[in-house]
Amino acid sequence: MKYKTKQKELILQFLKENKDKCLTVKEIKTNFDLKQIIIGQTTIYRYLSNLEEQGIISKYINNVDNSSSYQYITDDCHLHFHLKCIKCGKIIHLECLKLNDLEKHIIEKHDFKIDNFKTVIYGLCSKCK
Amino acid sequence: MKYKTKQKELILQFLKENKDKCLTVKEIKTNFDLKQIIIGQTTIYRYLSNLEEQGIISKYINNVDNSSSYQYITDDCHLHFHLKCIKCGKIIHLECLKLNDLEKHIIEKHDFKIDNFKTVIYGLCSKCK
DNA sequence: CTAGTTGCAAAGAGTTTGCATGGCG
DNA sequence: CGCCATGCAAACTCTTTGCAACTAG
Repeated sequence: MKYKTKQKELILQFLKENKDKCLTVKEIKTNFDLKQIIIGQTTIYRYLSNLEEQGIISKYINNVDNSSSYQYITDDCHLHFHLKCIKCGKIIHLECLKLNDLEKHIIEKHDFKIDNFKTVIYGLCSKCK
Repeated sequence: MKYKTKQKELILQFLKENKDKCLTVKEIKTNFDLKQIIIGQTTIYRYLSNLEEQGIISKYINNVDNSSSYQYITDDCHLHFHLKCIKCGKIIHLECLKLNDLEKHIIEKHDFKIDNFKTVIYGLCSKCK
């Protein structure tokens, strides 16, 4: 990834504009299709993998259909966990000291380093319960 | 699923014998192939979905290749979370009062009911750190 | 000009569906 | 004997790979 191209610029910009959402490759593709901007899905997959390796975005696995979602990482994301509702798919960014406690506890007592980006806590949100 | 068949019996038995493991469809299929017992993968998929709906087994998503694993649910599984190492794929069953605290806290303060079966905490295990 | 990047098409992998055959009750 | 379950093959979806054309530097 040595060259700067229009496609990469556009994809990154779109991810930044949707920091609060987890986007699938399909959603990203459709966004550009509608604007009549041609970006091959191959390019999207390749660039997203690259961004993930660089630690710029985070990849999530969707428990419903085994597809993947990607999300731009903001600094404050480092401090929180993600809750995802099994029913409606809503993602809740939870900032809570309890979770930092848990993280500390698990690394100290169980010798396991939690990855906040990969980890998604599944369950039912207030509406779907 | 009204009839009792040999295939169902064999699949369930195999899951029970491997309560401590998360099994993929491939692993289940291969197990029977080696024993020269013919069970179509379709049957395995269908029966596993059915068992999951009944709450007898739990389905996990593998972050590496987007495939699924299935595991027989034992009573004590209700009391713990699963940690999964991103590198080596090892699954650790963590029974810890801290987690029960967390569960209680999240439902009381954040109105979110955690699903212990679906939730997998990703990170690095002691060996891979 | 040179080498990295793109986009199409095709290949792969995991999963689901359609349908004729087979087996439970 | 009727209806459900099975297993094969084909369809489907998501993702990756091969390759010729394109383009940034």
